[in-house]
Amino acid sequence: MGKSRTAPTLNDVAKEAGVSTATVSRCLNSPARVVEETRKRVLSAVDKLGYTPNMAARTMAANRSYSIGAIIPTMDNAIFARGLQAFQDHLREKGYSLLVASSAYHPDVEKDQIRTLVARGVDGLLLIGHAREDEIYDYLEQHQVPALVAWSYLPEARQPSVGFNNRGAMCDLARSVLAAGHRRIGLISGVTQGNDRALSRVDGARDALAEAGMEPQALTVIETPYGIDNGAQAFAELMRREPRPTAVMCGNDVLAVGALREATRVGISVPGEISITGFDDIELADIITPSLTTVHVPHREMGQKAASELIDMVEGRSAGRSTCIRTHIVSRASLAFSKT
Amino acid sequence: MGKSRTAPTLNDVAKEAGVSTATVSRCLNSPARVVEETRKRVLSAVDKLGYTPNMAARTMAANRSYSIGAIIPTMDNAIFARGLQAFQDHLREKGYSLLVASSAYHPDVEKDQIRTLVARGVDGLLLIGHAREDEIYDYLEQHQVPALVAWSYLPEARQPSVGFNNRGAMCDLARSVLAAGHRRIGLISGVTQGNDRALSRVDGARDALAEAGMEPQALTVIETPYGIDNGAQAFAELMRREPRPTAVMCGNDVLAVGALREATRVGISVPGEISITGFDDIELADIITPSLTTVHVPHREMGQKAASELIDMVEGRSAGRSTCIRTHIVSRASLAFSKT
DNA sequence: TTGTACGCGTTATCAA
DNA sequence: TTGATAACGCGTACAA
Repeated sequence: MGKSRTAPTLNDVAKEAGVSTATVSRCLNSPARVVEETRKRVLSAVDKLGYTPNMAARTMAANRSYSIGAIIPTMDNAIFARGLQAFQDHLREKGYSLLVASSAYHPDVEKDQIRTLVARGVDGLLLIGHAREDEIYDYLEQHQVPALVAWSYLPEARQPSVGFNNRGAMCDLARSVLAAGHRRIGLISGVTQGNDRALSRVDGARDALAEAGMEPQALTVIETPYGIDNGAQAFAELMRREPRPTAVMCGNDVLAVGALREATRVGISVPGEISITGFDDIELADIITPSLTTVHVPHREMGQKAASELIDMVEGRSAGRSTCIRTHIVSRASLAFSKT
Repeated sequence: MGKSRTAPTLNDVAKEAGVSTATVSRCLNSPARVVEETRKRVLSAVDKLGYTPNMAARTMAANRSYSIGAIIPTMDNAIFARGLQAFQDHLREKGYSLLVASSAYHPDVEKDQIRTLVARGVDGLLLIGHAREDEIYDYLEQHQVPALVAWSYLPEARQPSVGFNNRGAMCDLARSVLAAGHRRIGLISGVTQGNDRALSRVDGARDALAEAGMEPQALTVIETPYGIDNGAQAFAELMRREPRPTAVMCGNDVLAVGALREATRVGISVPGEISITGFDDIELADIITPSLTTVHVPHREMGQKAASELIDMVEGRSAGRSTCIRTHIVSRASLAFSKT
């Protein structure tokens, strides 16, 4: 009496059902290869013993872990959190587990995390953005771990990606800003070092200016880590510049919210005196006053598409197709016609 | 020429260094047990081959995976995202990886995820809240997987917990509301079924009313899933009740933001006509207009404390100590004296 | 259709 | 201090 102190194994099930371990294994992995009669006996034994396969053993034997790794800059940000949640949901549906690691936007940490996850035997890897040493991609190839990039779409890149056109979207948004008559524009960008999304967004804004035949100096760029306080500080600095911009575009909504807060604090009317734009369209963008003109990114759709594509790669159905997720501009109160 | 197609193993390193696999293993796990001379040789071989241990094999042999599982209702919510991020950071410092799963507030899904993670050989498990069938705790005990509960502090519960006193905090907040002269109070709660935090918060509000000698009917409770839109809808419904409440307390900040949005939409002045309170103190609470009176929960601190405690349990240094994380009320604009 | 037996890459025990 | 070698639990040729 008294249950055994250790989890039941294939062997226990085999004995219980009076078959070999091979048969039990087949019952679980390719039920078609075993006759109804025995299968029933086996499955009831599985049930009776409460057997659950030991994944580590399975991983070793099959060289397959049914787990996917994801390395994101941080979970503490609505945009990654939402996309990751969708990614995980879809993974689970397909029988995969998710191993998450975060890099805090630090390339060295990310590199380390990649090694860790590969050593853990993940079947595939989700990475954010393309900017990364070639050595890392070599490493992944050597270990034959399929990797998919998300949050950025660059069809010509070495790695397949499921994301959106950061540059094009920011360019569109900048066109709107120009169309509203703004000619002196500030841009609060996230740190572009090692962050191709941030860099592309800056480039996109520059594209629009060039297209309009404006001088590059018409755009004043400040780089700062993402964060509300940083956005506020950067905004304050932009307000000290001469001539003062009439519109401030921000690398993401979080920075924009910071800018907005600072404007409110010092009594600068938005969009009366200054227009402000964001990027991502997190929930906050619609809640804040004034509501934020921004670029809507369908994060859930991206997360789920990334999951299905990565699984296709892992299971050999795809060598890695890239998908461009469509974004669109959401016009809200924070952007208005320039008064000057 | 041409690197081997498969990752180097302990064996490869052993050959390269001219020692046995046992020695290599010792070099990596208890360097003290091997003499300087050989250790150097081994480590350089490790380096040369770019060896990384195969975690699945290690897990099997040592019956220890250096991975921790966490099952949270959803990542798509600032409060869990932030706490989880801190949890992961600390885990990583200690050499553990994080396996995340989300239950979408659904007990059956959670149960399933627990089995999955245990089968994957996690060394420990982080769970949110205490409310859960005893059978699950039995299962965890049987499998000898230490589990820690977070986001809720209940020292007398079966499982150790690192969290805060949801009931007490909500009671304190309700006292403030009462002190502001409110006597008809609405409460928009999250779904209490299977969610002890939500239930405790409702109880806490009731405690304060009882303490003040008020009838239970003075509190009108509406339950709804977390979400801005749901908060808005619930608020609208409360406004239809007679007599109309003069203050609406919300189970969390997300619901409160929804309530606020609806109030703004229909032109009810906050806090002029109606006061509103939240819970959690997410960034949004301070950004929104009017800013939200709420309960501040130090999520980062909780996440990190949970990680260190769980690791202590896993490594046998603790049988599971419970820790109460202190919360405090943050008074902002959304709560004011009742005009009636 | 089912069973036998080997291998996956480590750790750990026991000798040397 | 180091080296053989036996587990660990499962998948899968290959044989029956």
